[in-house]
Amino acid sequence: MSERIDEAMEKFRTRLREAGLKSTHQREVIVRRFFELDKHISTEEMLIEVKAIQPSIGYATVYRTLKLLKDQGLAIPKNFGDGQTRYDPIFEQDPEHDHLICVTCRKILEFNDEKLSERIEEIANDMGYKLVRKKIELYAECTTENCPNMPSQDSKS
Amino acid sequence: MSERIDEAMEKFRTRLREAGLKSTHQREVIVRRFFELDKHISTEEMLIEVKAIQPSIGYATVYRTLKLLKDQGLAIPKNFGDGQTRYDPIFEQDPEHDHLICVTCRKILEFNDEKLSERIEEIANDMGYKLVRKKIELYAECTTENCPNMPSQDSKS
DNA sequence: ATGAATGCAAAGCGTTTGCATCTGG
DNA sequence: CCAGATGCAAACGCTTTGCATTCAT
Repeated sequence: MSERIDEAMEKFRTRLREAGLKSTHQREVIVRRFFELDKHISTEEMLIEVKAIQPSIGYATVYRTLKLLKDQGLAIPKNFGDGQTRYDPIFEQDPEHDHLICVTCRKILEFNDEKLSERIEEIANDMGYKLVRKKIELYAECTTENCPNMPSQDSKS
Repeated sequence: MSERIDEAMEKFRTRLREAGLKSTHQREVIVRRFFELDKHISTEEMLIEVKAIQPSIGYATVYRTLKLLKDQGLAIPKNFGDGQTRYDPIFEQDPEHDHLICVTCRKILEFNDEKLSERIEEIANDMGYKLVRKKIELYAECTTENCPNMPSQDSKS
């Protein structure tokens, strides 16, 4: 499955090019290792990993590269309350989605939330299970006075 | 609805007593205001609120009281990525729960996850809706080889 | 009385950043 | 060449703590 890493790397390089940023040796090392490890990792832990490959790389570069990945949508920052920010690589663009159903007009909106998915998986793991699939439905009402999809003067589908 | 604040305060005092801790004037002021505001608030913001009532209260006391509330299960720490920890008051003990269904034996486990609920609410809000209710079902398989509830040699309920 | 709580200031600690020096395009 | 990138060390900003004093029980 290292092809998905190459794929991610390619996406990374493309993003850099599109943003007019440079593809440096340090970034290659950091980002590749980041995707290889494929787990939430702190800047410091990442530094150790990277130092093992290229000792000259400094903390600031790792820090800035991780931030770069976040800005490019290739990693998401996480906080577990221990005062350290950790980053998780993002491979997929658009995984399975969940739904929000308007209780007023029954309109169904799709959404996709990384944090939600993460938490869900954590919950299952903590309970000693491995998540297979999930079903999440949020029933809510529009906060603006006039629900743009009121069934009142419009026939429901 | 200030009765629910009194209720929360009472619960707080009870927790203190049970833990052999002291009910001080500062704690009363901080905790009451905290429940009154009923929103995620940072230590610094809390300090400002509290100073308006009792100028002599110091940052450390607010900090420690918020931490105390967390330890007592009356507040939950939150991180929004801005580097500051915020706390949210918890009034209910055990809100509605969600389910995890074992795909192997169909056993249904209940769980309640604060972080999950928070995120769910945030999602609805971000989408411009106000959450009314939710339906969350996680389908998962036991990670230990022998599912303790295998239907094979035991009749299903 | 007396151990816990408070307030202040200092120490911690992870995160950012200024700057002189490199380097990819 | 030259704007962007790097490394180092210093600066930050929020969190946590040591300690003498005060307070609740």
